[in-house]
Amino acid sequence: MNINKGKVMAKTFTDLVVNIIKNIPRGKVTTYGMIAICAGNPRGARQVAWILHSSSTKYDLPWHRVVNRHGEISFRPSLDFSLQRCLLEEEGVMFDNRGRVDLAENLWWP
DNA sequence: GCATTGACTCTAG
DNA sequence: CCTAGAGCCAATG
Repeated sequence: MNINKGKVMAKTFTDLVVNIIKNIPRGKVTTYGMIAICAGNPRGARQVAWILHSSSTKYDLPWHRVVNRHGEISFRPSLDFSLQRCLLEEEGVMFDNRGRVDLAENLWWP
């Protein structure tokens, strides 16, 4: 009856973060801090960011739906930067003139 | 096992 | 609004 009898369930912070990000609905965004809190580490926002940029190629994560606390893309402008904004706009997320999204409308909370 | 790094967040000025 | 410093945790070398 135990589905997690062996090694199925994710127990590590990283796996938990990955699981949360994969559950982000389309058209919504969330922050590193939110994910970190849900994963059990309110101070682990950096790890969330690290996981995204480092493991985005390993895991199939919608990294473009993850933004910083200001609702803005964190890393410096690049191809991926434009890609993230494009993907979010495709999902109906509107950006401010300063490149920020309206967290009051688009912030997703598990 | 230690030192460095990182797409963060918070507080203070 | 912007800058500076400190804190926190995990992966990498």
